[in-house]
Amino acid sequence: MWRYATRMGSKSSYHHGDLRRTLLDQAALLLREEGEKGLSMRALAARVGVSRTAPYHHFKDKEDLLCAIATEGFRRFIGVLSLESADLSETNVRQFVHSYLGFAISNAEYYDLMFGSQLWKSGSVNEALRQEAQASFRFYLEQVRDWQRQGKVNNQLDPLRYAQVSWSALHGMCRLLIDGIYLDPGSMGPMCDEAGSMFWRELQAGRQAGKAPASGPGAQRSSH
Amino acid sequence: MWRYATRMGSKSSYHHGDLRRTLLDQAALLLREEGEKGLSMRALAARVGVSRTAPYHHFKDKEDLLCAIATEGFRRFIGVLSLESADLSETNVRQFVHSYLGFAISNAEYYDLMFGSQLWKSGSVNEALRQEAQASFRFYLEQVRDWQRQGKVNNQLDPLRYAQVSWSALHGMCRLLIDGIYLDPGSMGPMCDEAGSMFWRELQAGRQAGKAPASGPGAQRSSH
DNA sequence: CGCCCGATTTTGACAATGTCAAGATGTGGC
DNA sequence: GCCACATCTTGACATTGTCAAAATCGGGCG
Repeated sequence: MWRYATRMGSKSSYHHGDLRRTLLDQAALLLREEGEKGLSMRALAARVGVSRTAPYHHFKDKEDLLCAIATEGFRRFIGVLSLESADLSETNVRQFVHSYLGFAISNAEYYDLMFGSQLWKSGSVNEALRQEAQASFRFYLEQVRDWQRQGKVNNQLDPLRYAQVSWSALHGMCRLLIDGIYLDPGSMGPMCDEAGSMFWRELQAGRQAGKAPASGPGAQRSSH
Repeated sequence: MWRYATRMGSKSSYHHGDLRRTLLDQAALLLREEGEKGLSMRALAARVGVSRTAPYHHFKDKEDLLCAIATEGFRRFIGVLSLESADLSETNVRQFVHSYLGFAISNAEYYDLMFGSQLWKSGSVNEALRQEAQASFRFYLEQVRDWQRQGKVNNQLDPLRYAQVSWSALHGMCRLLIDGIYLDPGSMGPMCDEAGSMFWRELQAGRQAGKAPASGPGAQRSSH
């Protein structure tokens, strides 16, 4: 556990001293500027002013780098999620939807990694990333459960199902917006309101039609 | 407009005779078997038993091929969408949700292309693909408008907003399920029901809280 | 019946990329 | 002052997308 040049700024040519941090930041910048295709290990190394294989001493491979960026994204994201702790109201729920989409849109390069198929589908998610991700969903779910315990939402509602479906709606809007499918930026505001109202109504009404709340496995390793 | 070997099966080594069709099918198979990373132009050509650049005489480049596959996916998809023309009921809405997710899950290799960022975000969508995609959303939107005209859903509801939000929820569930984020296959059934009920409630209740239905630009080129 | 044009396929080639192996170069602790 | 080791570099290789030029085949036209 030894640091070489803890002071940044003084480039000693060899031994960058702060390479890992710099790589993470510049990679995110590259992603934002040039998109996913613009981020290659070699381009990143060149941008940072280091040889092509230098990054491999800080990240096992490219996916490891991406996981690290995604993990940082989740840290920031959780900050946004935990904003709305005030009491529950329709305006509040709407506001939350706005916040979620706001983060996703203005940090699209992070959001794409955090919830993109690139990392998740190929099963190459870090353990750190997986935990950070689970934490954010669990946080959301716990909030719903708290509301229910406090009698603020209908008792009939299955918190897990509601959390899953509402999160899906949020995620779906982000994806369609970011990818430019069906939705255009102009309809973002009204959509957030519509979604917020729908969520609100669901929270108040709960499920009425038949079928006792199922108890099967819920979200991965976060049921119960 | 001349066909060489219209009869399939007789390989004349040169002049495959049905290459475009074969490429589309085998590419989809490759995707399903090995995932996105497994589909390379060269691997595909090898699998079909043809030289590496042969496919380029049928598709401008790789993205063109992917667009073609996605377009076929939309054709099949629209068939699924148009199933539920019966009268509107909660069971029916739930059934629709099941159908949507059912298609997406069991045709994930198509769904990923149809609604994946790979094609849409890089702005490399075919004109054919774009139209097919718009058609499917417009179809969905028109159905909601019909319901409203027939007095089956609340008059206060803004069909466009509802269509956008509910479609987002459907899409979000598919993405989270397919990518294995938060949702596991076991919770698919209950989630569909929860979502269906939420949609149903929204259709019946409409928006009640303030704000006259906005009239801004809706989905790309499908407002009005 | 045979030739020719053009559709189709192939071989050769090149640049970009991810990543490994071996060597070079510093740094702090002894 | 020296050594172990983290850090960085150069060299190399396989894979991939794709272009250019050459080879090959088939049907319509003479």
